Amino acid sequence: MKPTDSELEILQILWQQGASTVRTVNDLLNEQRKNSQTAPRNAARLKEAIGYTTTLKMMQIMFEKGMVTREEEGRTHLYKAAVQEGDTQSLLLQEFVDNTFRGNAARLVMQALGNHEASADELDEIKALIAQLENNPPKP
Amino acid sequence: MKPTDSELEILQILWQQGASTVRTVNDLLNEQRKNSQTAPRNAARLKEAIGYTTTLKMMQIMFEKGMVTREEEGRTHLYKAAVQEGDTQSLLLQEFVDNTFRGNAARLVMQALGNHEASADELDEIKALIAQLENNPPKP
DNA sequence: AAACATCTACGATTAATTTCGTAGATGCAA
DNA sequence: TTGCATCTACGAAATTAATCGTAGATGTTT
Repeated sequence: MKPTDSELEILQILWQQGASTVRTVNDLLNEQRKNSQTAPRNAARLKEAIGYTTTLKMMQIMFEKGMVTREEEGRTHLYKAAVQEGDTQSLLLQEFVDNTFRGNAARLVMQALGNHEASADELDEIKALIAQLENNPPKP
Repeated sequence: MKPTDSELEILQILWQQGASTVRTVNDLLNEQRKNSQTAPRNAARLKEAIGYTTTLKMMQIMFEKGMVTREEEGRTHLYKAAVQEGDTQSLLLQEFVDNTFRGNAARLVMQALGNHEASADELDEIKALIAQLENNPPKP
């Protein structure tokens, strides 16, 4: 299922950290907000720390949706992502290409390469993928 | 400014059609919804046509935000996009890469190339861009 | 001119998402 | 054992986005 923006923020942490308590997630979330220039959503709210029960509630909702699993660990719960990062990225990417680039993935790629730094190694990887696609075009 | 999903849908129409009345935009919006498989947002709502005053209201809001301009054309208004398609795409792409790919544009490119069809011509274009980036890396 | 269609303006409703306060349970420290 | 810290659960407020209904103005048709 498609995560909301807040849910995605939490999933990112779970993907990076592996199983985590609400406390850990909440701490990291606030850590991020302090540092990041590009506000997640609302620049005005950058200063405000997010409340513990807010994160708790979010994670409970995600649990109900089956987006995360959890297991009792003493008095607390240990949460894990129940969806894979790559799958979620594909899902969101599909939508994003459709909505923002009218389905034109090639234009998105051009724009992404143009706007963002990419190391020589990354460019090599991309070239390799293209070469492979040219030899072995995706089947219908 | 960052458009919402609905605003983006309207902007897409204005970018494609040029100056348009609310009526035109509303008609095209509903045309799209009937045809498109991939629901914009809510699959359940695909059948329901969007009301005229809904589109009107959206476009009035966009006008207040300065996202579109308009001029009287007889009894009605002719609306134009006040933001460029490429600029909006960059803006949204930046956010999307950050939120969904943790800023890793190369991975987004790989995923996009892997999941979506790209013609031989498009692949050539992309290769050309990469070659250019390699010779002429973006300045700091 | 009467009936009807179509526009804009705008308040209000609905819906989705995010945030938080409070209560009750449990652990820990003085 | 009393008091403080920390958890979960859960209802509900706050925020943001999207939708619509109604009113009033102005054309159009018959």
